[in-house]
Amino acid sequence: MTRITADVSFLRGYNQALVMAVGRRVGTFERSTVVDATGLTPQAVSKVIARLTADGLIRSAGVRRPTVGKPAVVYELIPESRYAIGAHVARRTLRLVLVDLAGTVHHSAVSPLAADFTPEHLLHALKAGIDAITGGNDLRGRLTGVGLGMIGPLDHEHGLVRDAHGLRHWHDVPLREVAESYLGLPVHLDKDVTAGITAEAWRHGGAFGDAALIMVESGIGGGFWLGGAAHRGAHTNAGEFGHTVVDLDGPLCVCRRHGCLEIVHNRAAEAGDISRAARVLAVGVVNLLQTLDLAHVVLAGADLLRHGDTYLAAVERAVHADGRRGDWLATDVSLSSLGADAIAAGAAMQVLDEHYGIPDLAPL
Amino acid sequence: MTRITADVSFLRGYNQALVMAVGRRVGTFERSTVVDATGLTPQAVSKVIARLTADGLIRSAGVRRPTVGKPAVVYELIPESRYAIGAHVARRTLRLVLVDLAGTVHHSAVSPLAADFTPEHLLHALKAGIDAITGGNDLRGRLTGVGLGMIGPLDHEHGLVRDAHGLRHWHDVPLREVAESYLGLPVHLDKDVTAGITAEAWRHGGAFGDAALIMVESGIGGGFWLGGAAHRGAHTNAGEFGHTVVDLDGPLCVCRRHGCLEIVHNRAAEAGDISRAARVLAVGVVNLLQTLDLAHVVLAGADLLRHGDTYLAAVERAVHADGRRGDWLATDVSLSSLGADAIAAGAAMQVLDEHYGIPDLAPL
DNA sequence: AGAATTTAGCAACAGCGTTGCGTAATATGG
DNA sequence: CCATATTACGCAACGCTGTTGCTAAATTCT
Repeated sequence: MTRITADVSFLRGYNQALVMAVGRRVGTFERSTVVDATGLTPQAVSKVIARLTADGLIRSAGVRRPTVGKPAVVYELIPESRYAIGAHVARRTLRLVLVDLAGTVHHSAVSPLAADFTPEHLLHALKAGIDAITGGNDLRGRLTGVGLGMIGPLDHEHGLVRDAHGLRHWHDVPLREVAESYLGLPVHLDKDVTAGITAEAWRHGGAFGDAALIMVESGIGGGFWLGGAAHRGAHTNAGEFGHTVVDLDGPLCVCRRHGCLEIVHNRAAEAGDISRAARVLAVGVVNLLQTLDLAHVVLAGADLLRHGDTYLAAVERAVHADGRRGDWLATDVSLSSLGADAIAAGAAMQVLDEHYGIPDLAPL
Repeated sequence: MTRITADVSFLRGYNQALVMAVGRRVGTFERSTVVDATGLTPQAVSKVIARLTADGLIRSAGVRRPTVGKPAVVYELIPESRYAIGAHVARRTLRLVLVDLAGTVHHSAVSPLAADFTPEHLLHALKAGIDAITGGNDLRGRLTGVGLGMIGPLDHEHGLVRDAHGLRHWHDVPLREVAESYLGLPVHLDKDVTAGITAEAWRHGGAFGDAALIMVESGIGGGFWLGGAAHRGAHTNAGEFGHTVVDLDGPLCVCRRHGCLEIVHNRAAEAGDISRAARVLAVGVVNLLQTLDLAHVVLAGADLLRHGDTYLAAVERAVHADGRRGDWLATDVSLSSLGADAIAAGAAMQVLDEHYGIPDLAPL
């Protein structure tokens, strides 16, 4: 949630979100934990904790007995106090997950989508899937909304699918609005890769440095987390990482340029040379590091995870070996901790993040 | 200036900075201008204006007579109320500028630096240059500080020069601290390219979308403005844009990879084929757009500006022609509006930005 | 001259984090 | 067993923010 002006209600939301982030990150915490992590005064933390307790978002979980003195009350997030549903809308499948406030995935289900499915098809499938998930659980008042992670291009700000790659029937569809009225729940629409990186950041609960999620799944894309927030770019079109040229005289790509990372990678992969494909991707990842100086690189996507170890090894090798990188330039590389659920789970967490994440102040 | 927790003093600084940004952007403004731009209530704007007037940062400049009703008081920034000095520390030259609160460059001077100059040499040159600039003007109490824009790698957070490329005597030099005590002024240390993009953003006074500054000057680097703030990366090492591979089988670069943008570009330039060099750079710029989706691309650097029109044409052509970019994907390309002063002026504006810019809330 | 319109600001207010200080709960030492 | 030191916690007063309600001022139009 972004806004321009700052008033006292912003203070409240912001500092509450700080405490929630601490809770998400450490499991259990006490007043002094929050004081140390945030710099708030103890009294201020007490007030915030009182509000969060009243809202049913955190609860006390016993006491800690120090060596001397009055025991400290230990608190914890109540994971089951809020949920969100996340959807990963791919070209042929719809994956739905139920995620709780702590970022834990409770249900995960995949259903097929017809080739060239229409917006109506998608809405029906969403409705059916959500009913199936929520039917067994009583989530009255605790379901925050639905997040959709989808192929671009789209317009995040207006909730509009502009022209999804490889899908007919998807030109300038106001999907957020339509889905909200059809499902009766708040809907958040974003690119799949952006949802994916949000999952990693949300679960870390703040203190997550600049990061990228690299996704290989019938195409290569990147999602970015920069300066404590998702980076979507000026037109929600950031992340077309597969269409960066790495071979000036390479083969012609569908994007009309020569030697894009995606086509060079795919040629190698189609020839069965996964090792070379991974090395090509690794060149692209190091390019990203040189440009953006990231603290984390997360690898994801069905096509990549099928050979996860090969890709991970190639990228780690390139990151640590190339480019005279001193030991002060640490970057950790990992496979997505959520595996195939990463995108859908991230979409759900974006909804939670809107309500319980650290609010942004929109640039003027 | 970054901080973690938000209190009422943050509100004050933040909303004051919003008003200052409006003033910097539009020249003259009145209360309703700010109300429309920020969403603050008229009464809140009045209070902010009263504080800024008391601080001597803005003044009234007559009235505007509407068609009917009481005339509105017109305000304007007082450019001469605050100044900052900016320095562009290059391998062989030191450029110093004096910049006012509105971002106007008042003095500009270049002095040579000895090959392999030491930190002491630089401090002496800085001191002498600053004295020369401030000697003629009485800036008592109005000089905010000194900004240094410099070659990396360096550590912005700690004000440390790690290992400046191509300079001996510059390993782990705590330049900010040393310069502050030697000059008796607050010092801000940052990479040259980051300073450069800050200049563009500051002069626009907020409402400046995601942008990059591409600098070609004995090397190729990039400075980034993302989400309303400079992007420095996890270790202040973002912007090594010249060392992204664009030709997998290209010549070996000093960074030990093959076919970096910088070496491919430089080979063409050294062969006298500026047109090809520009086209190579343009490929890199489009790579950036695909990755980050920028609203502005600014071209700068002595080597580039020497053939500014050629580069501008090549980049514009590539940006608008390549990659099926629909008309909704607008990106404007321009040469640096400050020319050779861009880096030094930007370094000065970073100092002003720390005091009068929109404050950041540091990620937890 | 009087009505309508627009701008400006005073005064009271709610809500935020902060500060000062008193109180509760525990371990330790005599 | 009891006094003391130590740690945790919260009430109450405070300063400050932007907001709200209302009044006053300055101008044009009728």
